[in-house]
Amino acid sequence: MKQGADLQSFVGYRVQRANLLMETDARAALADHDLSPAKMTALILIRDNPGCDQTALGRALSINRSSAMKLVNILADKGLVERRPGRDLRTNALMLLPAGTRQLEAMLAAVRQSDARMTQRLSAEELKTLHMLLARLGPAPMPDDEED
Amino acid sequence: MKQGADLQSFVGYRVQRANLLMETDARAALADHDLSPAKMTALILIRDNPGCDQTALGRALSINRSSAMKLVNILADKGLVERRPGRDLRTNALMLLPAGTRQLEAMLAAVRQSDARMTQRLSAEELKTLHMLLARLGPAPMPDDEED
DNA sequence: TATTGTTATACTCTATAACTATA
DNA sequence: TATAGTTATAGAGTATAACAATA
Repeated sequence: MKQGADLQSFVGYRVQRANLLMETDARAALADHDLSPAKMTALILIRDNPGCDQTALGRALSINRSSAMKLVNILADKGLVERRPGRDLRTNALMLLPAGTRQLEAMLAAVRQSDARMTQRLSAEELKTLHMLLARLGPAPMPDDEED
Repeated sequence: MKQGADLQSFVGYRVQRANLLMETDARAALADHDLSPAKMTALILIRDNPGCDQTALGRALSINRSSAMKLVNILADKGLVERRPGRDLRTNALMLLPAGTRQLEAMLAAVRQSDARMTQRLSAEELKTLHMLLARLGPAPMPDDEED
């Protein structure tokens, strides 16, 4: 199947193919744990931001609060995460439970192995360059861009 | 929201974020055309491989033949693509119709603009490096790896 | 036996819109 | 008025399992 110059000329296309490659392998590495790479990311974010609320978690994952809620439901149903009373009566404070810590550690080991295998043809120097170039993607900041 | 070293250490995570960034912008650029980036890719593949069958198209897109069929249904319903008799009585030969050619050209213009904007902070040299590094992702080839 | 297209069905992920209870 | 969580519903995208026709 020919993939003409048109397709290959898009950086977005190449990034998409690279993502599919990486995610497929990570997903296979996590198969035993019955959680997707995105759900592992959620566990990491909750661990590193204990007491965060669902909306903030969703923002970090680029999903809305309704989707974030479904995600937290799944993690809570599995006994990995807990909803505690938050900073006011509207918000939950999300906490990683001991079972979540244990499972996350096993998942991290598996995904680190996957990530290492998929990047083994790149030197440490090249990986640094790749990170730098990926971080530079996105529209140029406007002169009067403001943070929220 | 803190994103600890664990998360940033995964190349897969960085590639996923980059892909989300690029795809979201491309999708917005295509909003007028009512087709996703993946469907535009399908149109390009059919244009550049006239007479290909659905299974081959699916392989190129990394989806199975049932999913490829749904995709072709959508493109055919819109009058962009045609199923002609194929090389034997089992297979279709997919062809881009004139309306498909016209729409694809408009979509390419829009996505080229999006891609250029999202990569404007990288020099031509850096883009070449990025392509090279992305292409190097994946497991190391086994000594006795064979093509199919 | 293997392959292509097809159909029916189901699952994952995400979104929107509306509601509630707070703030 | 605005925000957090929630609920119901819907859509996109993909997969599996089976079947018919053909190779």
